[in-house]
Amino acid sequence: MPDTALPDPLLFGHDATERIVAVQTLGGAGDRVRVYRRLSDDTLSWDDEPVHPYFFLSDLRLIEDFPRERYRRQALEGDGHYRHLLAFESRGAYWDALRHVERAASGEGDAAYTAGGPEQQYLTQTGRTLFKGMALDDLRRLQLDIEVAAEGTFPSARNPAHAVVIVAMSDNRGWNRVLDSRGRTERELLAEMVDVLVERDPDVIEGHNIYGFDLPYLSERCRRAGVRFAIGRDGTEPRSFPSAMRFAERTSAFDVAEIAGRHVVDTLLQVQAYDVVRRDLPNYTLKGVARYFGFAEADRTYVEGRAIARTWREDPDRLVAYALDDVLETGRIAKHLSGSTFYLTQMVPMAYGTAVRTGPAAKIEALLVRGYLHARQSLPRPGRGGQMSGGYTDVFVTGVVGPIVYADVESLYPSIMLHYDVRPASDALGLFPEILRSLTALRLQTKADAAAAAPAQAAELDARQQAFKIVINSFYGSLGFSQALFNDHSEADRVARTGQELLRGIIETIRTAGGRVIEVDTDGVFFVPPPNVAGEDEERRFVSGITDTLPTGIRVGFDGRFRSMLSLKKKNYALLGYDGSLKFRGSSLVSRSTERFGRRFVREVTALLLAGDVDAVHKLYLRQRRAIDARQWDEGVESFQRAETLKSPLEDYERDVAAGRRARAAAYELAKRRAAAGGRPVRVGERVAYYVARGAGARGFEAARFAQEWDPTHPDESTAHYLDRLDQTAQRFEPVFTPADFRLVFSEEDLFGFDASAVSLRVVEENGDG
DNA sequence: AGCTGTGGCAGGGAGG
DNA sequence: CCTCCCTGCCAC
Repeated sequence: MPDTALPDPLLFGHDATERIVAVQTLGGAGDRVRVYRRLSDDTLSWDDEPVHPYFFLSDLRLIEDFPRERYRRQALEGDGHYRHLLAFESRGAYWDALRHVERAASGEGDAAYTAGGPEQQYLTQTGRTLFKGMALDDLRRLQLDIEVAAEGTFPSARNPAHAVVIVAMSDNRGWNRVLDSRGRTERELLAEMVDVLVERDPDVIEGHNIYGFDLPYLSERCRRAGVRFAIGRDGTEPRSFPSAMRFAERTSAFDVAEIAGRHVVDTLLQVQAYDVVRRDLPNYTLKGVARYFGFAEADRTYVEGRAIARTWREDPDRLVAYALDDVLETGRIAKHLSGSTFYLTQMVPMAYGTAVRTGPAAKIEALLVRGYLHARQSLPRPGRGGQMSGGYTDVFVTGVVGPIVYADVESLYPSIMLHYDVRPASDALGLFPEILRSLTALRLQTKADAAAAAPAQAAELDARQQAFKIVINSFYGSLGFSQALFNDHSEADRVARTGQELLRGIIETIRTAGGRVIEVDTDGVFFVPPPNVAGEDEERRFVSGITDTLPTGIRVGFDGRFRSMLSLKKKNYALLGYDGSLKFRGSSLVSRSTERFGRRFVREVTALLLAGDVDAVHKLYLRQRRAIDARQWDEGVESFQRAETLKSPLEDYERDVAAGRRARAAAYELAKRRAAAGGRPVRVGERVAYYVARGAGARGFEAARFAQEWDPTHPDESTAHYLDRLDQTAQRFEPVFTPADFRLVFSEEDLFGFDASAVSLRVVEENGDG
């Protein structure tokens, strides 16, 4: 009988002393893998271990004639290896296998089938996760960066004139090395690079945009120079395939490179993932990110991209120093951002490099698939349909109000899933709630451990705790994800609707007690506490009293108190803390698509409104108008450029425009222009910075110019356009004034002198539309 | 060999 | 002018 008694799905199959750093495919046939372990003296050992393929029991309605019993018998009577149908984690291989079984069931062809990568089978069937009992720096992490002397154009693998001139490497043990092409051929340089890489034998290779540039470029140059780019642990060359990663609303496409026996980590992906939450990185370049985190040395060497070729001719040592600084910074960024992903690989059957470049839904699925294969249980196919409901959002009061308390339900969706017995209908083994429960318990334990630990240990424990949190919070999303094997849209709906009901209940409780609810969003409530609740202690007591009115397992936490709040619209507000600090939320206050001068204007107006200084708002508005008129920009073109991310390929854009499905847009038109002029093509996921110039066409996209083209000695930006933009930006504060007052504050008409005392801030009770 | 979800605001082109 | 519709960005 199949083994259905499941041990802890998070931990089964593990050996606490395991220090596996890599699992590598042997040959192409693939029923053996080589398992590398790093020993305590920092050397490597390896063993070759067999992969036992798994048999699939299909209960899919689609395959009604599938002779399940026959296959089951054969499996049990076999030599202990299931030879008839192999199932793998990859969805593509899974569909292939299903089609294959269907054909076999109808008498066409052989039931034997192989697909997928042995590493994945191996990790899944044994339940192993990598790096058990290890810390990030137990691995040998090498950083790689190359410099190419490209004259006037962007380096391209297709251009034979663009040779590699420098290969810089460093590692986390303090070693570093810069190879360059002085006095020898590129071929010799590349050959030495391969030798050094193989000799250093890193477990992990890190680089910034290493998927997008360094690896494919080196690969192509090696091919041209006749050097085998054999940097795999088994002497193979990297293999590559197209992939994509979603960062909130953005999707980045790139070519993955896999190196046998090693993990590739692209810090560009880590940086983008980080920015989904923080959203305040200036840009995603190595230099920008390093400065943002404070990893850039004060005396670091900088060389502009366009000056690299010239620097290489005139002062090569300077370029060498620059390249070395690049890899040192890459190492610091990688270490800083890798923690939680690294610890994820101790709970998810996934290689480190894979975990870095996949989203949380893939990780949850890996946990479930491991449990199902372990139990010899078939996997479901994704359910069809869509999710209908989401969080409840409303605004009840606009204007400046205070004092404010923020209360939110702790882990709303995970709590609902745990306490309302939510699970996908297809989860016959009940692993979904079991894994969620284990992860939650482990996270709470880890959090408690972190709080009690010494600082050095606490950082590591906190990274672990973050890793748990990321996965836990993604369970809900994966329920509603149309491509997830274990999805269930009606259960996702039930979670969202339950959340809405709980939130409405909390609003009612606060109102009944005499509180005034300002704004709510999904799991949190901003409110003015009842008159009899004064001071932090009483506020905390009031909030914990709310928990008592809620079902068991749903807890409301006290998550902040503020002197006042500027409430504008749903999901758009600002908070003034008791320490004078300001927080801004919402696209009308913080959007990066607003020009920098406008963003600053919004922030300053907000601060003044929270301070009640209407006179200063008016003066600020007048000052800003004059500055635009006089083209006085603090930071040159960066003050008024707009940056927009390209989300679709130019061909798709052009096709949709031709079909009338979308309108022309400045960012795409500029990208097209550059491509036509032979410049570096703009890839999906990249940002295009532009400004609006004077004259030149009525429509915005006709008047747009690349920000780099702006010349401070001959400024040609349209001041009329930017004055309009200022007024549009001011429009965001319209809810705070009567229409007449708004016109007084945000206009130049002070014929009779502006009298701030005649203007008052307006507080409006909205009906709430929910 | 691939991608968590819904709700909401701002901006711009296109057409009345 | 206005409305409609699409895209990008943001909150949670």
